Amino acid sequence: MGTKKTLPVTIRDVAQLAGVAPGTVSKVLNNAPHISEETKARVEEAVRKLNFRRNTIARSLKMSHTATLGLITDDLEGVFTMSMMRGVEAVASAQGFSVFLCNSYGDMAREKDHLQVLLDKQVDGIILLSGYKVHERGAPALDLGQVPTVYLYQYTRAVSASCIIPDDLGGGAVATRHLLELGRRRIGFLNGPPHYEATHRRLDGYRQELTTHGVAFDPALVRVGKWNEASGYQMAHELLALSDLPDALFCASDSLAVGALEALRERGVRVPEDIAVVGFDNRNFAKYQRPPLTTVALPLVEMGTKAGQLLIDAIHTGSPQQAELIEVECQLVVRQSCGAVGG
Amino acid sequence: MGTKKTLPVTIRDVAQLAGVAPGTVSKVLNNAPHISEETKARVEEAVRKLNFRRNTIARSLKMSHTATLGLITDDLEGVFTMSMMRGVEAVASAQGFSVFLCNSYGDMAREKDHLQVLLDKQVDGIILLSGYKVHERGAPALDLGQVPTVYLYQYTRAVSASCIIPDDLGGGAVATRHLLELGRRRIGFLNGPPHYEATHRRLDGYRQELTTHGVAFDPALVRVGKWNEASGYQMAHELLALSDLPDALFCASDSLAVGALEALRERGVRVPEDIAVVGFDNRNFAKYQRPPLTTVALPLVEMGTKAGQLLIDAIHTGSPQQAELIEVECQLVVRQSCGAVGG
DNA sequence: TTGAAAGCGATACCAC
DNA sequence: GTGGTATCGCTTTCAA
Repeated sequence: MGTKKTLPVTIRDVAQLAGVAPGTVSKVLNNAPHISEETKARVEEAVRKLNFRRNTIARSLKMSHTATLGLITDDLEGVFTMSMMRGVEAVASAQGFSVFLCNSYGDMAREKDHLQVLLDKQVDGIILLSGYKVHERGAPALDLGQVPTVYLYQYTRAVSASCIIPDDLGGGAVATRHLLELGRRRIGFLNGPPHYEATHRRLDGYRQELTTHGVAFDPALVRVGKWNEASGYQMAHELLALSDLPDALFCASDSLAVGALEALRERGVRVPEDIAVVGFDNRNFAKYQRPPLTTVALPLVEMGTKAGQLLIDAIHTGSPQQAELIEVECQLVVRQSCGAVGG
Repeated sequence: MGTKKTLPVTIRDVAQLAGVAPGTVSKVLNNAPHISEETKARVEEAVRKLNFRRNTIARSLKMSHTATLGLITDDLEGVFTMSMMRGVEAVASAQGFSVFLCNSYGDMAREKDHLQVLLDKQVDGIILLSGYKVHERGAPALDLGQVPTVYLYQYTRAVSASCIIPDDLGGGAVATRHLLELGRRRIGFLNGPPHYEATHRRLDGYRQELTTHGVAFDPALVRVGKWNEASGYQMAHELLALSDLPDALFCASDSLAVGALEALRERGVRVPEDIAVVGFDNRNFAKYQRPPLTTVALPLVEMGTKAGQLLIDAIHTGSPQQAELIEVECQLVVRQSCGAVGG
């Protein structure tokens, strides 16, 4: 009637039951060559009978790797963070890795602490995920030595690590092209604040595509604000006050687009007949707008999986880190706010 | 000129430098009693000089605990998940624990796999986080043995574990009371779908508070729909079609409230003058509504910290798991949609 | 093809 | 108070 504390079953137990040496069991477990079919079978049966599970800790101690990744994020509040994490988690667990989640709140001291813990825990690799501001990131808050590292949603040149960012320029271009191909020529551009990398690159894509199509860039058509709806609302009204009205609005975020949509509604301009609207980010509310918003999708999950895969590859090859800058394509999501579908 | 692979410095190295035995070093590190000030100082200096860090893996092997928690979540997409995770991460790292992040997608097979990995990695405790549907959860997908477990945002009776849920009933009551105290008597209730626990408990809170204040419950005033804006829009219109109009609308989610607000605007009814509106959840868009939405805050972060703290406490005490059901208070967030502030 | 034994690095018990 | 040493569970080299 006493409490029965189940003692862990070890490789020795298995060896004993199978009548072989512990080392042999280990080899079988690792699918090592030069093992007779017979002993292999005996070992496997013993494993099954005893319900044996290898002690990962002991294994890690001996092998000095842990099948574990560290993920440090800037903000666990950001609307984009979650999807990237989801991508990372997915590849990681599909390939037998676990991932530690750490929140640095954008504070270097905290980042350092977390990094120290991760190093102590002997993670095999580290992902540094953070908001995509305009100033590129510097080195990690702690010297990571040989531990493979990848930067996600930001880039750095301070350190030799792979960096994963969205192809904002391409995204800006594809949206603009869509509008151009639909016959729009005076495309207003509602932009976000200048301290974001995305702001500049989306604008670049817009300008680039304009000149490709032989349309002159008109500075009067671009406005700079915040990322939110209120800002989109206000900037749209500004553009609507122009003597030479735009026939399309490219908004650098979906929130801006929602604000713009409201302003247009207020003014009684029809979307997309009078003015076509396209957003950016593909937030989940985009499809619920009236009309459903055509937008450019930020490939968040894919960026996460890419980061995870790159890291795991680096871990497996063990070769020194490459300093690759990877831009993941931003796909256009066509809905009804530009008149290309159902309109 | 060869690559200098930095060999890890061990406790033996420290011992040697300090001129003491390894065991002594270990004691100093653990602040054990019965150590002379002098050797303590010598050891500490050696530690500093060599920049020694204890090997956590070896330590875990010996001590059979890892200062690590596992967090398995249902959906890494849910709007509420993130905040709870933030809470968990915060307490955990503040108390020296790291947390493994696992996504089960609500799939028991995946949950089982993750649980197995977590057990293999010898986490000290596990948090099961998932959507708060009406059917209580069963046991974990795998027998967790003695590993402390807490259920977050759901409850179970299948297993002896602490469960953390929001006090939806209290939340329903506090919102209703607020309306009642503001003099409203015909309070419409826009509810979510019946397969959520929250749906029932918020309604219960509403009814309970009504009777407390001697106001008769009128079934004609309650509507059941989905959680989203469209549903709120439609249900509000239904209530507006009543001959005996409501003077307030209690919406079981902020999204419902947003839809309701739109319907009211369409009908030209003034908020809060004609009809007061209160939401539930305190989503971040609530404060940007016009008028800013009074709502009941879901204490997500707090629930996360509570879960983490409870788990860590259970780990430290080592006593058998309690089967406590903890309801975390939902606070009323007063803004302007009820006329209590600035109106 | 298999067995024996030496560690990985830290801890804790038992002597002194 | 402090030093020696067995041990946690697994892997791997070296002999046989």
